[in-house]
Amino acid sequence: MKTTVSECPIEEAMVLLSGRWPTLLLYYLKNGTKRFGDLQRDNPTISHRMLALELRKLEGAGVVKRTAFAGYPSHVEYTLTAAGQRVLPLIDAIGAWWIDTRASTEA
Amino acid sequence: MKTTVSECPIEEAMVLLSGRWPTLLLYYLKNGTKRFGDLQRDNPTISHRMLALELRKLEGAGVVKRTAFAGYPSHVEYTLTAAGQRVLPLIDAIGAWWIDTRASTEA
DNA sequence: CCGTATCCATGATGATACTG
DNA sequence: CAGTATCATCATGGATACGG
Repeated sequence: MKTTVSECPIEEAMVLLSGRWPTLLLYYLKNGTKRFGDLQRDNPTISHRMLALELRKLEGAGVVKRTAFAGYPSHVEYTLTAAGQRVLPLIDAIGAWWIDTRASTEA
Repeated sequence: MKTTVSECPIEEAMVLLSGRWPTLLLYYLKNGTKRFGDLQRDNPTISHRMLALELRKLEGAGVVKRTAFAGYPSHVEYTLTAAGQRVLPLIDAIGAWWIDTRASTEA
């Protein structure tokens, strides 16, 4: 029955960042503004549909900012918000932890 | 076609910790050893099957340690490894970030 | 008590096509 | 170019039952 509603900030944050794309997209946005098509080229394996969905999710969470420009063909830019920039080092820390863990666990 | 194989430590770590249960389980193990049945009671909404799968995943990643005791009925204990303990503060940081972000994004 | 296999319902995702 | 809707497919996860 889906249970849902976590109320736990950790769970909410992990759900937001879970999956293959969110962290990747944040990283591609790290160095500045990107257009929808740029992100599509940067992530050749994400589908057009999923890219749109993930971006909307991140936008809704206040992690990325979406700016649409009038005109035709249309032109939309995505950029990290302050919150988005603040989370990058935290994700890096997780990555560093894993490198360390993986090394000592030994494969 | 699933694409798969990340090679990126961040992606690997996020995949490991993604979803509803991994972080929750780590937290229930925070204060010491727990038996399978304990974790089941702590997480009434996780299915028997998923609990077993998630624990095996975490065990395989070297984040939790599994200890089986001989005898019948069987008796198994789970505890955090050093790596598991090291990741908790990082997850906390993500949680704190989200509390902050959620507050300023305003709902 | 713990673990796994099976079966089945549901959700997630890619492909495609259409609109502004 | 960016976004959305529709459809088909596949993976995920719950329920259940059985085995050690």
